Amino acid sequence: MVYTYKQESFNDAKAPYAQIKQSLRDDLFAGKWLPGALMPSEAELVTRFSVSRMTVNRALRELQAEGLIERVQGVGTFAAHPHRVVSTLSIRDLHEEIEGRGHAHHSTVHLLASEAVTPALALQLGLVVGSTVFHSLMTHFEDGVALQLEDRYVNPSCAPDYLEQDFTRITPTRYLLQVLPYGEASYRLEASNATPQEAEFLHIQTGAACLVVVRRTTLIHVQNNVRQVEGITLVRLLHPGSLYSLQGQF
Amino acid sequence: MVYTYKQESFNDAKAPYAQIKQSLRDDLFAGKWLPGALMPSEAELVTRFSVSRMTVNRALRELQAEGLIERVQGVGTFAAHPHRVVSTLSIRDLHEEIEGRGHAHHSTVHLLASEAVTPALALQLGLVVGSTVFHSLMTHFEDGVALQLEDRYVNPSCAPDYLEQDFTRITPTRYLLQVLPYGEASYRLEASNATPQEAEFLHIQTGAACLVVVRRTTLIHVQNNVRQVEGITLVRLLHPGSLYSLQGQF
DNA sequence: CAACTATACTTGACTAGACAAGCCAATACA
DNA sequence: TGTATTGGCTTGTCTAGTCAAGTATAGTTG
Repeated sequence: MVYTYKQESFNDAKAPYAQIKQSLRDDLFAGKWLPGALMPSEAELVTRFSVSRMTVNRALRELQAEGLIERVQGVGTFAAHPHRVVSTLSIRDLHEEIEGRGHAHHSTVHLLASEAVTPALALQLGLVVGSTVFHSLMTHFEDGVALQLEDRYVNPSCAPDYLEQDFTRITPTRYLLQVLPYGEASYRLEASNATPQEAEFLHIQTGAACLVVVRRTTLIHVQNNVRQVEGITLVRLLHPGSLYSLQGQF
Repeated sequence: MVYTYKQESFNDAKAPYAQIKQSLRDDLFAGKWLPGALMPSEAELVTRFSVSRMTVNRALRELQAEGLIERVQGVGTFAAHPHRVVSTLSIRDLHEEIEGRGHAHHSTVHLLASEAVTPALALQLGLVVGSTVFHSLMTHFEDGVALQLEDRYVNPSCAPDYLEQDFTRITPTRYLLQVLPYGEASYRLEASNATPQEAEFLHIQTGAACLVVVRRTTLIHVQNNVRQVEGITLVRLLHPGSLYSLQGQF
């Protein structure tokens, strides 16, 4: 069969698989199938939309990836239970984010040195007790207003030149992304009251509520078909609650 | 060609498309292609793995969806710039979350009534100024410890029976999910100091740092092939910073 | 030299058919 | 009656080919 969907009504027609996705999504949002209800089989959709099974299959597979439907081999396709909602939260490099808003970014470095690791830190970064870590502490400003206090520990074996960098010109986040190819990260979001020292660095009042992001990044490298995990960096990002907020949607 | 991958070495062999994905992912993590570098074309991978183009295409399409590679029609496939990292943050129904931890959940309702909308609220929920909204205020406890203060406004036309519910038995989140099929939500995370009233409801000290999630949920219903958006609920969730944290990874 | 054109290579999408495997119910058999 | 077996449904995956469309480059023409 010749496929000429590009010409349908000038130029704005979507691909068949996308149309099928949209149609099913609309029906789901309209409540046509309540959570857990059996939806049409691939064969039914093939005849309804007059496409091949591969096209229907792609639409269903992507809806499954989006969490809108659940599929069971040998049984059928079901409307998903929307209980466990998963959203996407994008965390960008702060410099990029501020410049993207059209504002000026600058930072001051309070500390950049190597230290002896504490036992807890050694565990997080996969180091032996008694070795050293790199430690940096700096404040990031947006248009002259203190926005973030970045307290970071770095595994020296991952970035041996870390201490030689000028972090008023390139953020640690960006530098580490340049030096290391890919990593995995886990984060924790919490709120805490600013200590006197933190308040001084951020030019806020002691006890002011702060949004804290604690992030641990690990490097994955493949050796003999085995994926090795190594701790790269542990960072604590402190933001004044009155200025900073994370947004997203799902 | 007959495909017999299921029998390869007993029973643990993955499907070819998954093997290709894993192989490329390993190479990316190992730094074989730095961000922005040109990766092999589909045709090359077809000959390298001895599979059809559809199989290679599926592997690449899924890697693209995962944000590991970028593809440009007519040009090629490239290793992604890992700058804009997108993570998944799962926000579940609090009752489910607490029970899932094996703890007991209970809640007390402070307020459940209809009120006149403020102009700001009318804008958020798509109501006319002068109409009424449902307003509920309640505290959720985990093993007797106050964990969340839930301050919620609900569009009466979406859930007319909202005021008749017993929210000590079913959480508003769960009730709204049951009544309404699917919705979209946007959220904002921030930190703020507890006001005297909030502190009383959460049994914490005035001024203690709190993690705040403000979430707006909208209902989507399809009418004449047009997706209409209607505000359902606006909720402000306040958590003691010392007790509650959001976790995730990417 | 600049502008156009043909070509080769890339990804994007689809088809028609195939086999595998999971599940369930109806049927046949002991 | 209880237990296998079988057939028909479902989804999961792959193949070998097709056409469409975007991009870059080399070659041609004015």
